[in-house]
Amino acid sequence: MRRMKNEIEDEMLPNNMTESQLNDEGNGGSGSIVVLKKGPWTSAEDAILVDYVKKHGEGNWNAVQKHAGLSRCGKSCRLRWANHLRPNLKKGAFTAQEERLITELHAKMGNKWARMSAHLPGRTDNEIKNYWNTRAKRRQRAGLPLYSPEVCSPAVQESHQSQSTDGVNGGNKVHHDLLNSYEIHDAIIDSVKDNQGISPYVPEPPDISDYNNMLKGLDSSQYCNFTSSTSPNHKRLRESTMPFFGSSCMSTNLFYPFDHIRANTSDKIAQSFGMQSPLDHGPSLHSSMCYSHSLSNGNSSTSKPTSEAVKLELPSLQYPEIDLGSWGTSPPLPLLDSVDDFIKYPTPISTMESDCSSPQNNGLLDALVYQAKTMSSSKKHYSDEISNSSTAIPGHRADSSTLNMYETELEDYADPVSPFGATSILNECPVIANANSLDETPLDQTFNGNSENQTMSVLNITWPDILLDEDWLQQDSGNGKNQTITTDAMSTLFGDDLATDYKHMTDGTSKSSQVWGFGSCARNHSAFCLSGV
DNA sequence: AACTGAGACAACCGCGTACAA
DNA sequence: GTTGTACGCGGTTGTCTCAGT
Repeated sequence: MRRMKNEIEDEMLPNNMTESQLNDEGNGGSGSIVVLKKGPWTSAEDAILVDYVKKHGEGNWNAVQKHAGLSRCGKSCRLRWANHLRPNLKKGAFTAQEERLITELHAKMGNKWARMSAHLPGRTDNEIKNYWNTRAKRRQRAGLPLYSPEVCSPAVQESHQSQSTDGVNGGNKVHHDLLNSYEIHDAIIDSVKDNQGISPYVPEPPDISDYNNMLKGLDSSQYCNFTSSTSPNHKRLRESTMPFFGSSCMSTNLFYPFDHIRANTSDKIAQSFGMQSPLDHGPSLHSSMCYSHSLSNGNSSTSKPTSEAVKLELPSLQYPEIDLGSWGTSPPLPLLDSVDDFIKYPTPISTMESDCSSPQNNGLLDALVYQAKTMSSSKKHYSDEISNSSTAIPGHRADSSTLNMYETELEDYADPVSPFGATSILNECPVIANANSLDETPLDQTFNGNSENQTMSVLNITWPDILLDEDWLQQDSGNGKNQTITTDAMSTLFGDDLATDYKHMTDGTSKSSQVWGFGSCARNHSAFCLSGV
């Protein structure tokens, strides 16, 4: 197709000729104004270039323009020859072996495309670069690490060796991507500072101390999966909140209008359910998994830098290498941009696999009911355990400063547009992101708020996808069948009382103040009911 | 059918470096 | 040592295709 267009251009006269473009590689001091063509090469131009190289060999590219009558700058000629015309070029998609090699090489070398191409006969640096960038983008979107663990470890070892031998350059290179992430991050922040109030969604600059900690933590995996983040990630950041929507606000004709919740509920929630920042317990990276929208009113003026700010923007680290601290018993889930992404790019992470392979995850609503009923017994068991110990999670009480930080953190990710707010708090609870199948006993937590009347019931389940489907939830806003089913499910999941409340909320007859939410972290979904707000 | 977003690919641009005059 | 030229490299941008909505 592209070639066809070029053929046409062959016949038409080059409308992409740029007048007065001097060859930036030196025109031999002729001083004459040379009209150099830009844009795609035509087959005629290719033929001229090939013919010239055959006769004169490679090099002296400016001579091509002079002697062969090609209206292209030497630089362009060299590029065209190197990337497309020279013999022994390997065309077509990369083989699996090549892809693996590229990954390994990149782990060792970083963005040294030319050096990498030397290891891949017939492949050009440009080709490799394009491949890698596309791959990185894709994996970033999917929340996958840049390097797979098997590639990471040996590569890092070699990287360490090269550090000691390469001296300054090698050492610097090791953190290239990592540093790059932060540099770009800063750039984003800067750009946002200029537009304060316009984009309240941008994370704050990472705390340098956390950055250092990350480096320490990454000591054995420093090369792993720091995906470079570029400005388009503004968009990505917004998307990244999608998995954590709260259906209580899914359709404004359901419970409260979202603005109402944001204005009246968020502060209460934040103040009532003080959950210590995950950072206080361990690396920020795990906590990054489960942040989502803020319930704040979108007023970010009081935001202050918090170390968790990196979580959405920054890297999904190589899980096996990360000290998870005390925040969960299973590896953290990768940062996902959206449920769609997750579905689109099923992750190899073991926990995910177990989820995906679960027959309960077919998204059928019946499965939910079945699942819920199956779980109800174990839920009871858990409720007993929890009530025996404490109704509040130890360590989840936070002092006011922590709360403020938390609140700020939430504000940082506030999306004034999105109606998905209520699950923020839910997702702040790392513990609930871990149970993932019926084989595991679901976590069922109740958080006590500051007020005696405030409770938060959280249930962690493998939530059928259908409940996360916005369309479906929209349907649910009516009095249709889905609502009944959902209420049934709620009854089983939460008990009759809460389910009744839920039903009242859905049909608008509720007299109590509750916020319902469904949260999703990958396939680990949770539901919560916040009472007494 | 029109629109949109993502992916793949090609080319350009700016910068750094090597080298000769 | 300085300057100009050629070249290589890496980052970025533009274009086209395709799939999904």
